[in-house]
Amino acid sequence: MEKSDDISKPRRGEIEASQDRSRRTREKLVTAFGALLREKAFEAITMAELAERSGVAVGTVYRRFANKEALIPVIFEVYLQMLQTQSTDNSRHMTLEDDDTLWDATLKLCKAAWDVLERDPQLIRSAHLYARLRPDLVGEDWDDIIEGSVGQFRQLIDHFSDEVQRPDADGAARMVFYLLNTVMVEQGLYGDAGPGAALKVDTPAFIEDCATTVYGYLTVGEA
Amino acid sequence: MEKSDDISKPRRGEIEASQDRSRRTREKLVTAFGALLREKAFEAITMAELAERSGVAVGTVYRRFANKEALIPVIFEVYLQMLQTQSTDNSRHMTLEDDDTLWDATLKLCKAAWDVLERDPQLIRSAHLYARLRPDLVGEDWDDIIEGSVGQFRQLIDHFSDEVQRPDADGAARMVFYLLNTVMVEQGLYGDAGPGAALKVDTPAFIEDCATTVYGYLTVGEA
Amino acid sequence: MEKSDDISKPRRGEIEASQDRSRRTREKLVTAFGALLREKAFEAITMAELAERSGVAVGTVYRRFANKEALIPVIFEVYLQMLQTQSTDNSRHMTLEDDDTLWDATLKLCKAAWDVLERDPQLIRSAHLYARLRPDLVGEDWDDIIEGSVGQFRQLIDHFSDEVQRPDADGAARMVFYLLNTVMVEQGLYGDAGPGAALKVDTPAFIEDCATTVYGYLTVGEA
Amino acid sequence: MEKSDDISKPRRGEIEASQDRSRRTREKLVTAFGALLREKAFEAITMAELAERSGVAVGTVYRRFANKEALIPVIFEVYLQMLQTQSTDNSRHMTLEDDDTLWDATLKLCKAAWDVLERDPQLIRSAHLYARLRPDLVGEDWDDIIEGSVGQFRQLIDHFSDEVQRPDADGAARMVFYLLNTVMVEQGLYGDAGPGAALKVDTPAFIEDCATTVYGYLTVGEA
DNA sequence: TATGAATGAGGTTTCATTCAT
DNA sequence: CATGAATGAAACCTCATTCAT
Repeated sequence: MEKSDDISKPRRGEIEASQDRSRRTREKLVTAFGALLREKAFEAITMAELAERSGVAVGTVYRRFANKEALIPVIFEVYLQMLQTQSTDNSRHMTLEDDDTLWDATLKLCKAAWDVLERDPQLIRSAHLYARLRPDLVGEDWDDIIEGSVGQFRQLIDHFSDEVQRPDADGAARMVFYLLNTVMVEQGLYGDAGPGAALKVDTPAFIEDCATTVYGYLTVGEA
Repeated sequence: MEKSDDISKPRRGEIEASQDRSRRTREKLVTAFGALLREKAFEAITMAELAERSGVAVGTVYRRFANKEALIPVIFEVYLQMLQTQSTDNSRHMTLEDDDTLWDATLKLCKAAWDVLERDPQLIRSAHLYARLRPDLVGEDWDDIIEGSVGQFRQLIDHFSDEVQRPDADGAARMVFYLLNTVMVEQGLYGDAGPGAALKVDTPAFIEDCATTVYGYLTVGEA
Repeated sequence: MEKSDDISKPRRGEIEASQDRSRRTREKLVTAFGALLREKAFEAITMAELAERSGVAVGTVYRRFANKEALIPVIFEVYLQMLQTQSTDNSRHMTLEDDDTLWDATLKLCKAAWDVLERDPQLIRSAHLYARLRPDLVGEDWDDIIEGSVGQFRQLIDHFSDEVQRPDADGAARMVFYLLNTVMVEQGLYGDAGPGAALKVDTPAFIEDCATTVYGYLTVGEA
Repeated sequence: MEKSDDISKPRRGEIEASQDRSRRTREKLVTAFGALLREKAFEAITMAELAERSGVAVGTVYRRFANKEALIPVIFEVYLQMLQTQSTDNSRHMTLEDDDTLWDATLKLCKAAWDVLERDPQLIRSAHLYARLRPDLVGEDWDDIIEGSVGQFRQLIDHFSDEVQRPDADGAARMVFYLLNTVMVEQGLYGDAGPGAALKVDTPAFIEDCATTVYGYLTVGEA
């Protein structure tokens, strides 16, 4: 794969890094930024903080990123990196056994999604928030994230095409992605706050309910 | 309905309004605040702005609300008001006909929910955001909102109890509330931004997909 | 005694109280103000606080006292009241026995002074502070306080005139008053803070040192 | 003298000044602050005023001092500086002649102390006030001031040990420091205001009375 | 006359951004 | 180029004082 997510790829609002030294600076910045994103919300991260954490001067940050806004695309870059690392680690979880049913597979999927969520909630929160707040700044990483996941769901659906009732397989895969990325993320990030306050179940039951939802969506016939 | 949510009910962090004059001031403040909430995010509203919009001095705002935080509960007050106004207006939508099936009812429900969402997305956004960010400040309005909705879903489930496969009716009603308040709100507030970018369908199709999801969740049998 | 320190005597910046009702209001205000002065510094007392504590409205405070400054003279009024109450209570302490020496009397004096100080340090602090900060506002109460005390010391000096070496009895009495009101008040109010940090003695030893100072001042001959 | 109290030594609550430029800024700030302290009370000095007077922006003040509180230790820094400058200037005053008696020395001491007081009353007032109000913030400068002075008095006492009646030389030196720093400072700062109103003597007579007090304290025998 | 709501100047503090070194 | 000191607009909040009821 030639996906260009090498850490020094410049984004919108970024200043091109011509020299070797500046490439290293960018790496330092992105690494420190990623660490900070796991600790606190993007709004709460100050430029001075980022500079200090990166071991560079404030002015140097501005040499790479024209302003704070230019860091928003990097949120998604960091998010994508994390997903890729995790998906490598978790590939065993996701491997379907020969005798797995659609239900088994759906449940595995939901469990895996939950694991990811539990790992870096703050980061995911910022990514989800700024994907909504500044959709103009998401960059192509977000698309990559989506299409990667949708592809997975598509495989699942194709594999169990006889059980699945939805006529449009691609559309169904997209809806499943959407469902998990709203329903589960919501609970993973905010738990009992927000609409989650309505729920009176523990985590395993919630995950099963999510699986039921997805399974139901896929298998229910025309009403 | 005799619920005492008239506009002048004082909340946490508020200063009691004993006189008529100050009650009128509170109304001015809440009204202006509601208008601002429909225009911009809570964080972006400054105390000076609220004062000016209300036609009072800054100090007057602080006479009613101890600090900016004390305004957060008012977000939910405004939200609840809006929901009540809408539910009165929309009651015809929601009336079930005698020959309605579970599917028909579910679809009606989703359509009604969507209508609400389209009306005041910014307000709902702030409510959902601060219900997550500051769950300690939501007050009882948020509970009222939840329990009111859950009750509606419960009625639906009970009415079609022969079709519904979920053993725990109350739990199922809560999950349906949760589903709609994440899946639909997400799309209603952010549309193609965020996970919604995965979706490639128009609004009516999306609403139908939501209905399918809920319907599937309720009717699918043990896997 | 016809000293006019009846509680409703109007001072500079005050509004004359013509009616009975307003005289009662003044009493309420002065009482509440006295209580507050024992709790916190004058600067930290807000007009709203004084109003609430007095059980009247803010506007009513301004009907009696033109502004916050007009309350400063009342500090001394309260102080004087306190001294008079205490001196009545403590008269036994101060009674000289027939066989008392100058040293005995001096020590008794210092002990009594310390007792007063320990009772209402905050009030005394405000009185001393504002006597310095706003000497224009002290009124005649402060003079009364001084002359009353100086008189006491004068009696002492006259009684032991054979032991006392200072030629000017009145001047010496004034110096003794001054000594105690700086040396002891300092330690009574601030203890180890300020210059008191230099001292490494306990309270009884400090009181004795004060007595030694006064006694030394009175009895030392020409150098 | 090699004491490291050059103007750029950083104190509690301060941000370290690493560069030359920022050291110069700190000097500007401390100088302007010192000037302001001689003009008005610390409470009355606003951050904006300090910034303007220093010729820097408000933010710059906050870059050196985390908040207004962090300036309190600087009061004592300025005070100590002043004392050191003065003590250099006044060293001739203080030099004891061979044939000086204890009385002569005491009088010289009191005169020198008075000179200092007359120079910068406002500054000394702030120092004395905040040493009492915020003893937690005085820093070590205040201790230096005290121990330096106590040492001087100790020398005096030791030099005339045959005349001095106090058994504990160190304790006596501390009491003398305390006496002068209450009795004289009071008169120097507030003059006829406060307890000073009792005094009816001119300055030379007052100084002599102070000397008498100290001399009496040191030389009076057991009562 | 009493009330207490309303006023608004003024103070402290934060932080993205600029720019001299 | 990198540095980090300096900038200053803008936000929050307080409280003595005024004034409509």
